[in-house]
Amino acid sequence: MNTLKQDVEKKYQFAVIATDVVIFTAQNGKLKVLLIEMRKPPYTGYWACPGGLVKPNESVDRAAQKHLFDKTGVKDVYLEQLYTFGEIDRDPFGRVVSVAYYALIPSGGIKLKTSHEYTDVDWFQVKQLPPMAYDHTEIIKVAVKRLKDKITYSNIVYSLLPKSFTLSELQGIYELILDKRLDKRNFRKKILTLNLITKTGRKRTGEANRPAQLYKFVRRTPQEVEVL
Amino acid sequence: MNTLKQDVEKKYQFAVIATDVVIFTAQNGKLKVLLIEMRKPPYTGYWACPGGLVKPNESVDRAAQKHLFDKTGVKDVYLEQLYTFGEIDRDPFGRVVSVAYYALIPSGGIKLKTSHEYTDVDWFQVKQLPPMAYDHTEIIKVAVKRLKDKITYSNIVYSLLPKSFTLSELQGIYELILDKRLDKRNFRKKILTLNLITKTGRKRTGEANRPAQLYKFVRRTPQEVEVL
DNA sequence: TCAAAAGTGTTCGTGCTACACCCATGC
DNA sequence: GCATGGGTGTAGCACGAACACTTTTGA
Repeated sequence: MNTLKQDVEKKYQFAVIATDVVIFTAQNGKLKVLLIEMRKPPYTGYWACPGGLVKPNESVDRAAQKHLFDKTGVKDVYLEQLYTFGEIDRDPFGRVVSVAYYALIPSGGIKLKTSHEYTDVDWFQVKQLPPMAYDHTEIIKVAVKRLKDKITYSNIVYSLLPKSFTLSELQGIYELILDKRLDKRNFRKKILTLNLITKTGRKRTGEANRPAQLYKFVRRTPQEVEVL
Repeated sequence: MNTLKQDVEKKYQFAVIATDVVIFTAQNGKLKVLLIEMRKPPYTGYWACPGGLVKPNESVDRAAQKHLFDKTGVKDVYLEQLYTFGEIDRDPFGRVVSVAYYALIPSGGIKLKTSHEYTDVDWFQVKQLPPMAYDHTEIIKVAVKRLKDKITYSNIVYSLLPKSFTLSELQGIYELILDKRLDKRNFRKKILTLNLITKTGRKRTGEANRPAQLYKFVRRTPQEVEVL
């Protein structure tokens, strides 16, 4: 009896599976993504989301985690499968189907690593992307839409924030992702009724204004809750 | 310079891409999925969602459409990518990553085709699945969850209904997918304010009760709307 | 004392929920 | 005439939206 592999080798050429990870962070009041600059033609000088081929002995999820970790050094952050891009001509090198993910990481404490495989790594505002390789502009667009939807019915913004934060910082995250202003009093009222966060008891001092209460998330694990 | 294909052949074994389609319909007040009975070991007698390998010259979307059409003869129905299942050991034949889709088709007028590749095709209640091959129980579970979510913020139920239908039939679809009873007056009030459907002017006669107004969807194309 | 952000309540309108009876038809 | 589903309105309540001033600190 033939194995599937033998069947396939006879009948078909193969298609390769890759993952690409859209890595989001919130920095200086902007929503940003991590991109790497490509070395090889035809995309020399173009930028792309971190990613690469999935090896035969690793799951697709695992491959995405690995690419995230390799570029940022972070793990245990929110990472969700986004969509699979399977057009025939999306990669000029061959038939590559990409399973896209997106991740949310807190800003700060991240040391970007470069390597011989690419020329540079940097953060870019979602609204000001450089020339992009492959269909990665599309992938980021889909990721932004998913992120907007998701933060309105889950607690996943915890993954963009440090352990403790002020209510204004939290509101700022919502505002920059949703790309609109929110009413301060209504926001605070709503978010506090959900019991997703609690006071740490400490305050943020040292700024030229009234010190703000610091809050923390009760659970730093994903859960579905109607937020806004 | 090496092509990606050559690189991969040297460095890796390949992984194969397949699609599986969860085909939903509403029949006799039940939510059902179309399954095929498998012929080959080790899954002889087990059932699976229609699907198969993606060929090198077809997009993943196209492959899903094709599997849907081959089993049901329908096209132009709602078909959405669901999730990609990429665990290493999900397929005993080899490394197969499956891009799962789900489709919504109206009941009635569908002739199920069998073939030499499998022994039988049939509809099963989502709540009473037979022994399933691969991870297809999981795939269906994910599909049901997505479907529940999606009908509350889109008009896609149009794809489960015939051209014209009564408000009670429409309500019935929501009830069986959401798996709960809805209030008749509130449902009608809400659905009519959305302007997704209009009266056809005709009525359903010939039944032992007052004839019901027939309605139709204004647009039979997917759109996001807050329904319930 | 001034600038800058923190913190705090009330009013209004909209929309969801709960609920019961008459109507038109086929048998 | 009876059984069966079709069709209709209202009242209470909860929640979201709009809106402005006082407080606390650092410079």
